[in-house]
Amino acid sequence: MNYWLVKTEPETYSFDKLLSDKKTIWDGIRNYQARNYLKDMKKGDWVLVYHTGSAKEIYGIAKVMKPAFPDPADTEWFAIELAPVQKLKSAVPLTKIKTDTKLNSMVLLKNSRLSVQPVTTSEFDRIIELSEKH
DNA sequence: GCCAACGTTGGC
DNA sequence: GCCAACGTTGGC
Repeated sequence: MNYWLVKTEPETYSFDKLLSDKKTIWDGIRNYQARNYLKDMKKGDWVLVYHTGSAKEIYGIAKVMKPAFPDPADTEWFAIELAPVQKLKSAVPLTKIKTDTKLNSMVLLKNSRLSVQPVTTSEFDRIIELSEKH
């Protein structure tokens, strides 16, 4: 089981929208590095959902329902199907991630433009730990 | 709204 | 194959 992080602009597609939709096709990825990570996703992998823009926080957890398949809009690229697992009890803001010694080597900070990225088990566990505090 | 940090495109 | 110009992302 692997862990990932995907970014979304909440004004465009938020985690709350995913909760109400029950599942969604995560498509439109047009970056080769991101595409390669998409193709590595397996059914059942967990995916942190990060809100960009004014939010800048990890907001919820989703899981991979269908591994990579050709993006219907452009079959050169790939898409996956995601379903919500749960909204984090409290979102973990970027500012917290930057200052947390267990999180400050996350790809999120090192490669801020990458929209699909791997997360280590210890990073994932730490995010969950922080989200349970108030 | 600005711009740094990328990624892509296309002329050479 | 190099790299200047351009486009995009996303934090500030």
